Amino acid sequence: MKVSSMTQSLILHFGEMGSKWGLNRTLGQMYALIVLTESPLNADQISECLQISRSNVSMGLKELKSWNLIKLQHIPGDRKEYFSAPNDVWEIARTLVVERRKRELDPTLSMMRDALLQSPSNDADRYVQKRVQEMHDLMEMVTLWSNELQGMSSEKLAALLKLGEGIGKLIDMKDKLLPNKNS
Amino acid sequence: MKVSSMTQSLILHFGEMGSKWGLNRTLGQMYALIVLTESPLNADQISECLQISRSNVSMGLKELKSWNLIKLQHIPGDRKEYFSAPNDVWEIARTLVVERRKRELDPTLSMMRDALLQSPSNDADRYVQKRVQEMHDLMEMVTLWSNELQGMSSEKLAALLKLGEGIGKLIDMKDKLLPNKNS
DNA sequence: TACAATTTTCAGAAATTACTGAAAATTCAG
DNA sequence: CTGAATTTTCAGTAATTTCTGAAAATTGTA
Repeated sequence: MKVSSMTQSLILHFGEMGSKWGLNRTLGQMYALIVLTESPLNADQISECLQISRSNVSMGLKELKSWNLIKLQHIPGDRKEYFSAPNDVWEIARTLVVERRKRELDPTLSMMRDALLQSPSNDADRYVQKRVQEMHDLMEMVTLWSNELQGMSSEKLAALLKLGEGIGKLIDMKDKLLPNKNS
Repeated sequence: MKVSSMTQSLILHFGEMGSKWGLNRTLGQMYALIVLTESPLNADQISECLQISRSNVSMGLKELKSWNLIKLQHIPGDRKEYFSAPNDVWEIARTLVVERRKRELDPTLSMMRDALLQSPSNDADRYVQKRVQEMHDLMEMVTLWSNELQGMSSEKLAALLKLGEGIGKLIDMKDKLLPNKNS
């Protein structure tokens, strides 16, 4: 497993970025390598190419599996496990959004719901609950959206994103066409 | 500075979440405290309430400033600096999205553009560029959206999010009403 | 301008997170 | 069933990140 210098620098960059995203450096590198390689890779190839221990690769793959970011494949006559990324980058993006939502939003949402069930005993707590309520409502809407995206085809998702600056106008339009949908 | 046990547990939770978001534990706690407290706070109050060193607070505030998440205020007759969060949670969310985009997407976008300018010298590199192109286009659209959100009023943003499951239908509708806008 | 109050910086310490090698567990062909 | 190939686990170590106290810098007032 040898990669071109262009690929090499992309992998290193995604490594650095990996830590900014919920992953970590190694995970970022591993996934970059898998996404940018057409044929499925086995753990030894990844280990050799990224210069990291076999056991580290094993842990990384476990993590990527838990994110649903890789597909396991078997090659006839070879006992090793091979991994590849989805062909459709939209699918990858969709998965990332959903998984990050699970990790970053859901726990907070339920913690906030708990806090809202309590009876505030003074003004400070009343203020806290007011703010928590606002954050809760906002996050709940984001969650709804993420569910919506999850069930959306790549084509539709692309259409939605292509809307770009048109989105503001579309909302106005909708208000005229369906003025009684929201309170 | 003493906070209720409800507030306390919310602060601790946001601390844990802080590390999942781009921040870190202390930053999460600090921001939770500021957001959940109605009156502006000074560094000493934050330091005392969260039991962290004054210098750590200073660094945290610096970071929060760089994220545009806090507002500096002065109280007449007091030389200390006081900090508060925006009243509008939508504004906070908008800022978070924009700042994360700056940190998480923009550097990758420019790195990808560089890679796309090179001439592929073999099939492997051609495949890499194909994938990079797809990711680039996707990320660019997300960037466009984030710019769109940045300029959107909280009301409009709320309307957009409330669309929720209606969004799919709205896209279909738009295709019928304006069939010649996209290729 | 002088000085006390306040904030910031930064080198080293503490805490956390990531990585490794060795050993255990699993898998599967014969 | 056996045993070689492969993957996983995990305790210890290495690397990174975060935090602190002391000192420096800045600020604002008299």
